[in-house]
Amino acid sequence: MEITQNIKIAVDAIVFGYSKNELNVLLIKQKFGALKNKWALVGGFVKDDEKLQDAVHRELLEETGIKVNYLEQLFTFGDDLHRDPRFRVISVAYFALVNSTKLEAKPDTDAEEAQWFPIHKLPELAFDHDTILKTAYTRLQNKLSYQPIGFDLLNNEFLFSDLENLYSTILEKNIDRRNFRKKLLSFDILEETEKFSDKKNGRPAKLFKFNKQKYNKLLKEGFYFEIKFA
Amino acid sequence: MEITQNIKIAVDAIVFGYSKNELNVLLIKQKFGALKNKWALVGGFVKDDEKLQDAVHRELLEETGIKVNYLEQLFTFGDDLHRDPRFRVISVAYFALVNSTKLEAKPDTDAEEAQWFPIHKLPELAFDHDTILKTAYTRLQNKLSYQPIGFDLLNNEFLFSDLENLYSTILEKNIDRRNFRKKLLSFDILEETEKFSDKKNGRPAKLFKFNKQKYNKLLKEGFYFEIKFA
DNA sequence: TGCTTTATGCGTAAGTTTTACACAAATATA
DNA sequence: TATATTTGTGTAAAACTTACGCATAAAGCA
Repeated sequence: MEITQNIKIAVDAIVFGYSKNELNVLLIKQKFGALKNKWALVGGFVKDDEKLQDAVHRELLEETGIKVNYLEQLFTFGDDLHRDPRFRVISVAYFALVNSTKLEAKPDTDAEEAQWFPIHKLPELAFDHDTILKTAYTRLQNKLSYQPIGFDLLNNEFLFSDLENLYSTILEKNIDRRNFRKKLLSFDILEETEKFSDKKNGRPAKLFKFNKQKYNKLLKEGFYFEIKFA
Repeated sequence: MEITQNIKIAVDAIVFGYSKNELNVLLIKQKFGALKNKWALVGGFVKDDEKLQDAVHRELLEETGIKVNYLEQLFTFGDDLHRDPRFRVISVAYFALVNSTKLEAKPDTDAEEAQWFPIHKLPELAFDHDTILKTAYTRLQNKLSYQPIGFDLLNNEFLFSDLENLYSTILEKNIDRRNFRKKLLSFDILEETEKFSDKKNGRPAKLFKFNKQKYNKLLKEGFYFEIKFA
């Protein structure tokens, strides 16, 4: 049986970063083709002997110099039959989170055209990337409530108020500060450090750490992370 | 920029059916190639102008004559670089549920080699299909608790005991019959019919229906389906 | 120094949901 | 008519969630 198929496989990464109470998305400006100067997700074609995740890491490194904290497959988009005039492209989209400190860092490659955009102030996007992004944002919102991935968007050590703001920003909901803290502490996956915030105003706050090892251990014992809001 | 890529795109379907308190998976016997006579998931290569879901429906119809009740994209498997000796294959796996009545029906095409296997009595599988299947089973288990997809595995009208058995079989857990019924009824997405079971033993049981319209309406109002067990 | 402002840290009562458990009702069959 | 079998319903205790209020620790300023 002969197989003639003229489809190319690409990967795209939706990279989220969180900084100053805003959720941001990493985009790059297209340098070639009909869509020159439009913004797009980081991505590119997969090499014949390259695993899908490796392709994502490579593209991220090549185009933006960024190393992500968390990466998972999101969805495969393949129904836009004319995304590229040369051939059909099927794109395996990945969902990534980076630590907020990396937000400030300039990309270290030739891509000074990589830029962070607040999720609610996006430019017009190339291809079907707005659809992909919407899917990714929904996934982030859902995942936040049953997996402790918020920590991958924060510094290693963070304030409770940071975490709380992250949740209320991304979920677009108000949260009761006291119940939120109580709930998270009850999971017993956070660790107090000896350090304090150095903000000007108010009572200094303790810095906390996420204990991933402990979380993984608890998972095996049937523990179930879940945060819901009214 | 020239793109040379020698990868083919396939779709695979993991079709689940439920009958007589057993969860079954639909497999077909390979007729050609090195893996002749091994069992595999239903699937095949995507046509250049064919949407991914359409490819799945086509393959299912061609190879088994089955029309599914529920279909969703599961995951894209692309890291087995040598699944096919001719070229690399990336497979977009879909997750499907069929109504139990269809379990008895013979495939109406040339594929008398399609067969249902109980999930816990699977034959050796071709390619990486055992990995795919495991992923699918986990997805089914998870999804059962936050989306009312169990109904897609049952007849249009079903007994509460059927539903309860389905949950306890698939989740491999014991369920308190009374609390289960109470919980499900509290959602107000089931409808009593006037009909009763025709079993020989015991008190006749009412047949129920899932009211999908009502469920969809409730969803829009912020309703959240969830069934958990101790 | 002490008053005000700001944000953190903790406690508790009321409301809601989950869990555990037992008995009556409806049928078939001996 | 008694027995076996499965369905249908109720209720109290426990666990969890929600909605709040107040004391504490710093900084700024009069």
